[in-house]
Amino acid sequence: MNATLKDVAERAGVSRSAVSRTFTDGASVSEKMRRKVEKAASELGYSPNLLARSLTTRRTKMIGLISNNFHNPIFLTVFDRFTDALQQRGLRPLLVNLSDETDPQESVRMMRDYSVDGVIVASSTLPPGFSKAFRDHGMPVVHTFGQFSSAPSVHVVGIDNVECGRMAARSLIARGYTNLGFMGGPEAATSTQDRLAGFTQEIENHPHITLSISYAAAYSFDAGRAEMLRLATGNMAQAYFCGDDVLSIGALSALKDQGLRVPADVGIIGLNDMEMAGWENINLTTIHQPIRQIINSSVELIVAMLDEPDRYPEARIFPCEIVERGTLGPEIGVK
Amino acid sequence: MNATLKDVAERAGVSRSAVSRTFTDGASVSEKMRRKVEKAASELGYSPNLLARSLTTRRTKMIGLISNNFHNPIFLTVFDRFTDALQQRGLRPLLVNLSDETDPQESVRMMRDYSVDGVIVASSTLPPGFSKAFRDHGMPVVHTFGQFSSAPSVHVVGIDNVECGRMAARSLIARGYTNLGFMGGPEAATSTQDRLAGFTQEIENHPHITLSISYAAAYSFDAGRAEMLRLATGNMAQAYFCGDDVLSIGALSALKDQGLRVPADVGIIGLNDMEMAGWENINLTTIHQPIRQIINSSVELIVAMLDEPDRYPEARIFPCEIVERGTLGPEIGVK
DNA sequence: GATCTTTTTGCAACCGGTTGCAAAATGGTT
DNA sequence: AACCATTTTGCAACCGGTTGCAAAAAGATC
Repeated sequence: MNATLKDVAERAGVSRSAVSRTFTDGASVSEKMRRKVEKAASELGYSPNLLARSLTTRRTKMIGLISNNFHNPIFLTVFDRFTDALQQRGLRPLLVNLSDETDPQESVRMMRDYSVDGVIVASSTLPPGFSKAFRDHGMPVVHTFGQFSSAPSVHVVGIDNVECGRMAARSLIARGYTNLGFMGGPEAATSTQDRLAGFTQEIENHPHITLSISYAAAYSFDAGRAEMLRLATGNMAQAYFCGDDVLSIGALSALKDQGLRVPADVGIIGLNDMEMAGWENINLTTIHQPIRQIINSSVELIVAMLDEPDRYPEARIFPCEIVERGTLGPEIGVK
Repeated sequence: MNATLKDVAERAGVSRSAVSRTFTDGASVSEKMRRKVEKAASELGYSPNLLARSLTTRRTKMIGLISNNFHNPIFLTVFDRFTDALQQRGLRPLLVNLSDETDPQESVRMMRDYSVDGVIVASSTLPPGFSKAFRDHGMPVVHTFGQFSSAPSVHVVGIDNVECGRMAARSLIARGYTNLGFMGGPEAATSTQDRLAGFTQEIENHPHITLSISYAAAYSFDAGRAEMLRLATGNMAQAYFCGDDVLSIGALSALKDQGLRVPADVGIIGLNDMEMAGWENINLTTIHQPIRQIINSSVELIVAMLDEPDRYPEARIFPCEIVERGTLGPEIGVK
């Protein structure tokens, strides 16, 4: 149906190689030949079949984009940026929705079957071993939002979740809260574990501060709301560090339901600074994560690996900062 | 690097065809042969290269998923369902982010370059001509959330936006509002035009009802908020039909900012019934669109077209219904 | 114009698979 | 055991491209 190389060659009265060279950058073709071929090609509406080409070039220009966070609105932004950044570099994302799957084997096979040039794992919950599986099968891989480690087994781009935990604790303590709560995402998520670790670490420096710990079942509004409703039936902390903005927003909804005022009765600090956190009817104090930079950096990294597959793994960590809005009391003794 | 057909054939001591047949459903291979081949294959970790296969079978099992709504949270749900439904059928979505592009040519070329088996256009703003371009190039296409027409040029799955407009008008009128506002999405979007058409149509049956019309620049929170802030500087309507939930939520935020109470001072009705609309701090009265069914139906349709490319175009329209929450006054005279 | 160098072109093999066809193997009958 | 029908297998061509190599063409030099 579509015109092929051969059709163009016949029409232009030249060899197939000549046509191929016309459509390959950096190949040797005379101006005259190029014009002849391009004329025939445009008459036939020809453009080369990338998949056939990929057989010999070993480049499909497809990047596997693997995620399991299809319920957290921040990931719409993530997909937007990723697709956009990839497209600008002539790459196409092949999307994989992992849902609750945590075994990489099937995804690895899928990516191999399609000969993707590289894989981006966009998830803050999957362990490093997940992304490593791709590397073990010879695929370039970048784990975006992955667990920071000083000896990463694959490229990691994201934030230092442990430091964010500390930052949240410091901030709450500075505001005079003495009775703190941690409401994490799924307990098994690396981001939950790291944020808790930092949070706890900082609190241990302050013997008078108490800490209670709980987990939401997922990084979703419903899970955050459900967990906070449960907490509200018992003794509550004065302020909670929630694992993520969408959990925080769920928690806010639960608190409102229970007739508790924020920040007067309970303080909340989130993490991410998703667009919604700034909406007037939410106005969440949170830790800003520089999503855009993280994603650009991830794409640059995967692109670099296309030319240098054995590039030594690195961790690219971006600093976060607290965004003051309306869900925490003021700092005490400042100024 | 990866094992190929030839490697497996050599190891098993059989012909390449035999190996190929072992991995092709419905091909004729003896049990003995199959076992021999499968043993060699698993020893080598072989699985067939789908792209090479696609060259002869003309099936890549890739579906182009094209959208331009990367700022409306409902589309995260849309992507979730689409990827999931496609994966369950052994298909993979190749994602295209259109951003503000409205010319199909580049997307068409892209999809041809990758030889996708079919294309799903998921957008309520793109005109029918956009999706038709794919059909004109011989690709199966389904336009999800596309413009309903009684003589569709491509398969359309979605809702009847005109009827939704009427429904919104009827509902507002039944509640005794006489001074109505339409705050649409982008003026050029087919969904905006259709919703307005229905809204106007119904109002024209009621001479005492007045209507004012305005448009937000995009289907996004920010655009909805900005437009409502603008409206609040002039004479306001008693109740607004907003083009979409996310616009409505933006509008709610603007109203709150202006010290206006909802529904006491201004009524709002949205469209979509996204998850967020049910959150306690939003609690939006809206028109429910059966997203899940629409997407399942879209996927079924594209799958059917793989076997029957010239299937006669049809429009599959799903009914919507009003979900009563807290942003409109009660109906008047109803019991 | 002859000779040498450089550029352009085509041939043919290859990338990793599938498939029509005919030959070989198998199985069933008598 | 001979014959025939059926199933299984391998050969070779093909899918739509790329590319190393050598031949042909073009350009440079004298």
